[in-house]
Amino acid sequence: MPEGPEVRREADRIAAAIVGKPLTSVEFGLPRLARYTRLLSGQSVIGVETRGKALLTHFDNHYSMYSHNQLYGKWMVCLAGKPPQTNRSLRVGLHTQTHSALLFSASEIEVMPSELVGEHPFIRKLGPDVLDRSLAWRDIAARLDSEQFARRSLASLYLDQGFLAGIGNYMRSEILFDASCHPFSKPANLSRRQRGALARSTLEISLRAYQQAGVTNTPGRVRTLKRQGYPKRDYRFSVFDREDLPCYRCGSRILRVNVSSRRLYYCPQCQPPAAS
DNA sequence: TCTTTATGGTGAG
DNA sequence: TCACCCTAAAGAT
Repeated sequence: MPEGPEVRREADRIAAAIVGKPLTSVEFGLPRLARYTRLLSGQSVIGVETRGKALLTHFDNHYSMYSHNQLYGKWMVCLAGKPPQTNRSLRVGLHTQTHSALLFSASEIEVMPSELVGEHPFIRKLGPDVLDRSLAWRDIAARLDSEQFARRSLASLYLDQGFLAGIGNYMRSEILFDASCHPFSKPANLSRRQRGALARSTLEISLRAYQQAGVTNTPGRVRTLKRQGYPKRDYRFSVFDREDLPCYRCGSRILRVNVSSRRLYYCPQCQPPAAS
């Protein structure tokens, strides 16, 4: 169940385990991919990168594997010969002398020559990756201000991988809360200062999610709320999944709305609509 | 055991 | 905007 930051951490784990080591064997659990087994056996993985929520595994024969976990896929890393106990279906197994990287449950998997990765229909549509170190908040602010995006609602933009790659449904709510933006505001109706703040929140929340396993609120507040007797919840988030609970900032009840059948949470007090 | 939900994405209308 | 696809786990019965 990954957004960009979780996928990036998976990529890090895979890379640490198998990059630079010859593959002693390669397994594909999907019949349509079986033909790549021989092509990749004996090769080494030379890099693992992410583009938004897509993960790319690069082999030293100039082939690459695209995989997308959607909601279900999961990579697991294990010591050679010690596969994890799971009922999930194995889709890809990359085995080296010391470690294996195993992809379970995912169905979006493709192998292609490395130079064609950019042509992949999913990759091609992606905007800048929020975890790309060269992406500055001013770049995001400029994008918010651009003809292409300025007149769409933030709720729509922040799930559009063509606007920014790697943001998903929980980060949408968290970022908009952090920047005090109403989900149905449009960039064109925000002040320059507000667009700047939103751009900075976008980078800040993404980076925090990458570094701290999705923890985006302050632990101190959590204990306080529990002591006050609120129902047991997972308090990783500031607003996401917190319908009817009091806002950490102002105490107002967090609202939940559905936007094209995806949940979105916000504080009506802290995130007032922009004048339009 | 059945039903619902999910941090995702596509394509039809 | 909706129906639908992928699969697993949680919730309801």
